[in-house]
Amino acid sequence: MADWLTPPEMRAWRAFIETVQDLLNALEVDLSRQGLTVGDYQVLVHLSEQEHHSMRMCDLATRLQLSPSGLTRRLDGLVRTGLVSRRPSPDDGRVILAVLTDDGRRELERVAPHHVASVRHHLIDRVDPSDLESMARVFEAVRAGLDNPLPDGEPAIDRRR
Amino acid sequence: MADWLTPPEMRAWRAFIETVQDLLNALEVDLSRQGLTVGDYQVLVHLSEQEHHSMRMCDLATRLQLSPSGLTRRLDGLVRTGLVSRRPSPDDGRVILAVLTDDGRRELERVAPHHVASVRHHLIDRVDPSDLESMARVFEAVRAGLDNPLPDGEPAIDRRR
DNA sequence: TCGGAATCATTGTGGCCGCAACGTTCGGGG
DNA sequence: CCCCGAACGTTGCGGCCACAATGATTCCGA
Repeated sequence: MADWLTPPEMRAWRAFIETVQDLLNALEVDLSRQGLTVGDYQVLVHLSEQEHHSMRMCDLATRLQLSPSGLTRRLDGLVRTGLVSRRPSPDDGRVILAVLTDDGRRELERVAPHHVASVRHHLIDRVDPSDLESMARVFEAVRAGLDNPLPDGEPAIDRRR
Repeated sequence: MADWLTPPEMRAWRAFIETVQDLLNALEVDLSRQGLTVGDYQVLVHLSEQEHHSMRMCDLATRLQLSPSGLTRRLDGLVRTGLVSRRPSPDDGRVILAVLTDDGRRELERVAPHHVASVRHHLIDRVDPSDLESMARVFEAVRAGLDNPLPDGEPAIDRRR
């Protein structure tokens, strides 16, 4: 447990890994005060950004980094509360479109300012602009490299997606 | 959905929120190849850093950002595989100590290099050192501010801890 | 000294989500 | 035209974890 990373590397890693969960929790708690989970909110956001306020389930699952079954169940909740509806695709009988309802759009517009305030409060406003720029570079670089799965090798269990 | 954050703020926020889950998943997958979850690994790490390779359950739960029940069950698994053992505290009859076993210490020493390599591969080595320093500042600032829960208000549902 | 409040770990319950299996639909080569 | 493989969404199942309730132990003020 001694030689790990250099001290500056260690400092960055520990700050990140010890904080990121708390940060996400704080955003979740703030949003839950508005009656939505972050997961549900993200569905609304992605649908609202689409051409006809709708997306194919499989594309939405990919965008949300969710398994197909996970998305099915997340949508179940949103459909029950009337924020999203399901519609079979006219082009492809296998496909179901998730469609943002008018209620869903209004709910998103109502909640979004609170969420933005939460993001500002917990993250943006606490950080120097130049550090924020660095953070953008960091995570863009990480994202770009996430495909190669570490040259090592071994059995591999699995999980998630 | 238009006015949100300034473009640089938006860029940093999106890079972060769209990447962090994938990054954590990648670390989880790499570690699972070694037969451990990140959660289990963290238990071993924290215990190994303690004086007598042991911690009170309640302190460990706090450090791991886990609910008491969550820790109880996580330890169940580690006890079953013999990496950790439970021992009642001699000082306080309410307290159970989680103790790293010799097997647990050896397992940690075996796995740690893989995990470090994984962290390097997915994060550290992809990032400019000065940006890494910024990242440390960012998350330290976020952590410092996480106590104040956003002045707003409302009912509040709950979850986690 | 004593009794109520606080602390601690565990268990019952339920939510969320990944994986595997399944049925349906589409597409392309024979 | 037909059939087989691929793509898609759903469901059964199980894992992980938060919350609430419970029982044991300790602490503290009257």
